[in-house]
Amino acid sequence: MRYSKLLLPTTKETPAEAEVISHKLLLRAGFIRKLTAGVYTYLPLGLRALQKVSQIVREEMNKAGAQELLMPMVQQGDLWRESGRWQKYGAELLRFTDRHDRDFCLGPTHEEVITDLARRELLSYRQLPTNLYQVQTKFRDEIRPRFGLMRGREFVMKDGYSFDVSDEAAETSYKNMYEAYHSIFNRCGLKFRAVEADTGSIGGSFSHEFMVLAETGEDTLVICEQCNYAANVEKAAIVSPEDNRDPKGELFDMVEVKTPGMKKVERVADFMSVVPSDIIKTMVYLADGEPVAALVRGDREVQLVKLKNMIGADEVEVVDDSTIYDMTKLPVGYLGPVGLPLKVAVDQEVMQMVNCVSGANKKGCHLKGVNPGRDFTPDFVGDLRQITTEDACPTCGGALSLTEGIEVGHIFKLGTAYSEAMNATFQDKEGGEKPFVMGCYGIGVSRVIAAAIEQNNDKNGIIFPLPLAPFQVIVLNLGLKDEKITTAAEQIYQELLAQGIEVLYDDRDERPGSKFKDADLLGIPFRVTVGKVFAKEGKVEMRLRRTGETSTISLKEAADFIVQTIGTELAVSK
RNA sequence: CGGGGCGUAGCGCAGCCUGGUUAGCGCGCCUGCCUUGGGAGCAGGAGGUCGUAGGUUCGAAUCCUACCGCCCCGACCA
Repeated sequence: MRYSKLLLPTTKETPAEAEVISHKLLLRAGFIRKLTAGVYTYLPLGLRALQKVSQIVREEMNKAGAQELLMPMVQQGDLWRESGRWQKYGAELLRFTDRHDRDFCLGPTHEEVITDLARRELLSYRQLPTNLYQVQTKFRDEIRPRFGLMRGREFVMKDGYSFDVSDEAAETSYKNMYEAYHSIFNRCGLKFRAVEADTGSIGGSFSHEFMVLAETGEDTLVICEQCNYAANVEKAAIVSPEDNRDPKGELFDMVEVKTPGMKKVERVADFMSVVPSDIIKTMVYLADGEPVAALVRGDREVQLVKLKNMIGADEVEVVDDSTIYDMTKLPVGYLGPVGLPLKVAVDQEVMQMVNCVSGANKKGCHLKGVNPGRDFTPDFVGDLRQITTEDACPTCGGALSLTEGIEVGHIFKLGTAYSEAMNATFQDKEGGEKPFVMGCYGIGVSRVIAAAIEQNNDKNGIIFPLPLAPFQVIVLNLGLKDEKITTAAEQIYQELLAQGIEVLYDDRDERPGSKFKDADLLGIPFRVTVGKVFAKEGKVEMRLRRTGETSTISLKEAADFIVQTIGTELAVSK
């Protein structure tokens, strides 16, 4: 491709709207332009990068035995009523009506459509297992789209679905995808981890997320430093602490203490001459619109996803103190479990606390000598708090570390949730009707690009891993008016093209500085410069974007080196 | 949706507080000259409903009200 003919609007300055590095660079390098919040146009280079990722995804999915199809983006509300998600999915589902006033939505995911297809077309156990996928634009009306391609409302996703005869067979399909996802992200040249994850609104029995490790990640992961345990903190199980209460220990009577103006755990602890871990922290959230209390030790944090799962809510939200007060008339800041007129979910650790301190549900007052079990009875008890690096690995007891990650893939074992709800069955060997055992498998194709950039950049711009680079080589012609230089540049451009290399030929009438800056910004792995060195010595300069390593070699050597290196590097990643 | 911020040329910003001529600057764009190894220089030029609608005023980018859009923090998620 000739740069002079390409719509590739790079900028020196960063648009004010961008916050994270991938968003800034995608805009500056002319990959994307925003249409409206969370909705982007892919310019030619952005599209090329997108196609690179899709291609790898397709190859690996096909290799794993999955078949590509393409489903509709527009789906009727009735289908979503069958699965129960028309009510459950919430405002993220963009709904609208057609001219007959019938309900429709834009597909945020395709369990309903694929299950409908399966019940029509997969009639016999002989057709199973079947694994179907598509690469398609999805729309989710995110509460807050942000960070460019990282969390758009419209985004490109690979979604795949497996159908099996039994739980065991479904697990085989799941493992197959688990392996395929490893191959995909390895081939993309990304540093990633598969972690145990919460199943969220898709539902199902267990799942793994594939996380690209990057500081700007929106998720936090716990990783065991000894075994291979890794999990999202939303999911990471905390080992139930040993009960080391002294059975003969004295239980004090509850006493009310005046603590005016002391709402924070630390203030109360100081005042009462105790430590935060002697205090029961009482937090109130709205679970499906109803206030619910969550209790953790004063030095712990509530993990909202765990709370949601524990109480079986569809949605748990954090609300401000005044909203809670308006709903409950309770003195926020002085809340405690004793006599609290709300459903109470309690972290397992709290149940072992002895003679502790909590709010008194009375403004300016706390209680001491509170004993769980004696003084209050919880509605739910379990693992409720956020894991920390002080906790032990749930599988081996080893030390844990925390790291940030970007979720680029998520696989779920769905079981029969959708097939039962939608009456999707097949005939088994014995002639009986059985529901499909399903799995679903997503990859944020457009997000992979953002994640790759978050992980691969420097102060000059993007550093694409070779498999994702929109062009593999950029040839700079620094002597447009010099016939010898131009002939040589054209020659190597044509030579590389002939060898099947993806080359961007910078034939613009720009000064050398601009061409160098743009080449770096775009992140193209190989740069070949034809300029004054060629005029003098008949040699070109070759530079690797990632290392900055530079060599001066002949035209022929440059072409051979590039062809060979690209060939072996891509072969290795496969 | 709650909290915060911003909307002035394609992009980045100043001007607004304290209302008063033709609304500025840098980048980019166009023309010419010049220059050619890390985003050059000179000269000339095009480009603006100051987010929208009301209001206050002799007079509004500037003050007031409402609305719209965008960005950041939170819940959500590929």
